[in-house]
Amino acid sequence: MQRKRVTSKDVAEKVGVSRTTVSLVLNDVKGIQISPETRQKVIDAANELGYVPDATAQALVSRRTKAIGLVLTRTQHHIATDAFLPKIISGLLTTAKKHNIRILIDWVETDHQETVYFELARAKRIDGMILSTPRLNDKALKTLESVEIPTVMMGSIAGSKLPYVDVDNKKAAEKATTYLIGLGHRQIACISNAPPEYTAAPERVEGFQNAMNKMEIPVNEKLICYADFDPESGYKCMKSLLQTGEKFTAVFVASDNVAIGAKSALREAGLHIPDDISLIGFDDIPWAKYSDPPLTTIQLPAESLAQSACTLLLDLIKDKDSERQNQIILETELIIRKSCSPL
Amino acid sequence: MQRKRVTSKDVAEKVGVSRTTVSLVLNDVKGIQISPETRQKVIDAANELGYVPDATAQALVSRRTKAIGLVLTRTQHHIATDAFLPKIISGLLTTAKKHNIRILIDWVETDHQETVYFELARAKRIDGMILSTPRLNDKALKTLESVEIPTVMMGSIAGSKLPYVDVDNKKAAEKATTYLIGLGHRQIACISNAPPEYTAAPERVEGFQNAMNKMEIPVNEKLICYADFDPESGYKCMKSLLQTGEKFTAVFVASDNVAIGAKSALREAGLHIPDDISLIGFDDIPWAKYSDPPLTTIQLPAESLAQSACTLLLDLIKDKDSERQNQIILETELIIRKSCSPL
DNA sequence: GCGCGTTAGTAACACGTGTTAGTAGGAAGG
DNA sequence: CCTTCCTACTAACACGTGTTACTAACGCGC
Repeated sequence: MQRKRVTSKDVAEKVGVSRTTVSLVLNDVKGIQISPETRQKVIDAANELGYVPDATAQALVSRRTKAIGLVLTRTQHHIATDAFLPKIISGLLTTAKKHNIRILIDWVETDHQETVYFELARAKRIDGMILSTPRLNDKALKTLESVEIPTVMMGSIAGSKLPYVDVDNKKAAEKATTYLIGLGHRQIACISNAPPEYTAAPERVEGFQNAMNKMEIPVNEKLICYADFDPESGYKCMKSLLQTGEKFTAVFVASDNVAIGAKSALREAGLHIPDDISLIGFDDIPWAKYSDPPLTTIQLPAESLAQSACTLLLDLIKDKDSERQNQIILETELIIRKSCSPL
Repeated sequence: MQRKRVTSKDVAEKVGVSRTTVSLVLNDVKGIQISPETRQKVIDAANELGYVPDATAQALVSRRTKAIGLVLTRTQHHIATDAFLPKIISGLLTTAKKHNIRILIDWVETDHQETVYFELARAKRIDGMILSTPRLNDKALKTLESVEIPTVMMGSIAGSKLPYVDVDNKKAAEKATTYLIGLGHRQIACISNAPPEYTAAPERVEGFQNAMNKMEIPVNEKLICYADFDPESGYKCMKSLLQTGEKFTAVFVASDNVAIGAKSALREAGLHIPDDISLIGFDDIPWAKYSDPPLTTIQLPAESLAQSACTLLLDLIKDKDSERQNQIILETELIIRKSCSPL
């Protein structure tokens, strides 16, 4: 059953022309003269034999692999519990498919960062890469900037010259907090989405603080807590906030995934949402809409982000040095549901 | 800045030996005679120049791409809302990394199935593929079986000879249902995880029915409803169950993701869990533990499944025709939390 | 000196494609 | 008849690696 591979040579022999002709016809090269009859014969023979060009051979000669890398920079556990990843993959896949590009997914362990970036780039496995939620102290970023592979970050990093796609986290966080303030809340806690060295985390906290400052409400530092992506960390954060004894009537949680855990802690403490405490999230993961009560949150256009990142990267690959918009900022929206009530 | 690619030829020239020697040394080929001094000089030069072998060239000659494909067979929307995908990816990545294998992720649109499988296989982009949640009526499966690419399915399909990794869905569903029955419930509804043509869906419903039959409880067909992977479909299913007017005191939902929506519908109807109605899930996604009340569910070892699938596939690639365990069934566990109470 | 085995390497091919430079044959124009 | 131009191709190289078959040099025993 194990048929031999069909190569362009086989097609050529079947038709009785040279391999070059086959290549020219099948790639529809312009400005070249091949008679219509030969053309058709080649196409028929290719279909008949089930010829599919060898991707690796094409890559070797064209220096394009037609694949891009999605590089995750977090721990295995964080990847497994990331409620956001499916949307990113979905967005990436749709755009990539349109351009007939494949997606290679890789994962950078914290300790081998430089090595992995470097190898991926040098080994020419991919034409470019998308870096998901990079870290601020990522030493390897410098290596990356000096390396010749086109790269787009999902999430911005101050001080890096790499192109990126992001939302205005600061503004979005401000919007959420202002909404809480508008409902009459003054004592507001803040749980970040991640440790401050990750992208987006400090911006969201800063946005929270900005909103407070603008309304001249003092920020209680004790009511700011840094979570670590997953529900469990949200649970712990909320627990510790409650244990401080500080009073607060609303919480801005900078990640729905973290909010899942935070809610659980509130429930254990016997507090009801939104009667005892108002809760606002960030991201709008699928769960948010079906939460009890449905979670008011900032909607992050995850799939659009992924699509933009992909498009930008493909652009970058096509002509590397052209002048273009290298920073793309997408809009967020406040989705008002039922987890916040007036004070 | 754009340095030229470093090839093995460059290394060879720097040391003053042939390219063959470089290849032999760096691949540590046994049974060949190279003096220790030359060996060291080659290694030093390679490091100094930052030589990384070209993956595509290696693939071309070795006929191994060192990449495997994860092929998703669902719609874009279902991929985006799949709470299970991150765990699969995480599991796959850990195992693949150990073997220095990359993961290519692709997505098969319903209408182009045969084409895509075929092209992936023939184009030699990957050495093998993992098929996630395949469909029973997948015509392309036959094409796949006849094609020369090693394939492992996540989820079994009756009538297919392909190797697979799965849990005993029937048994697990039976376990869950029996638990409800043990609590005294007799009128039990069942919401499937997916339409019956998908893997696992019919097995889980059958397991539910088996449990009922064993205890000689009549199964009310009106209380069986087929969801479609996401929370929204769960919401709709529960709505329609409530509208039938049939009485039920417990629900077995064959997917936590679907249960998210189902819970929401119960809430809207003013029913409390577990006082008014008991709810049991399936999968144990991260959310389940933090749900209100924490969801009793069947724990599916997603990461282990992915790891087993990956290991099996790599095995299959290594020696294709050897005799081996081609069906792997992992154990599930009933995680008792607080969403079920005695009648 | 000669045959022989060992050491330390190298030349050359294969993998399957894209692409450039070139060519045989015929028609057209003077 | 000679030159030029066009059509319809093809020969040959390049991409960067792994691998097999071969060789030059050298020491050693007789």
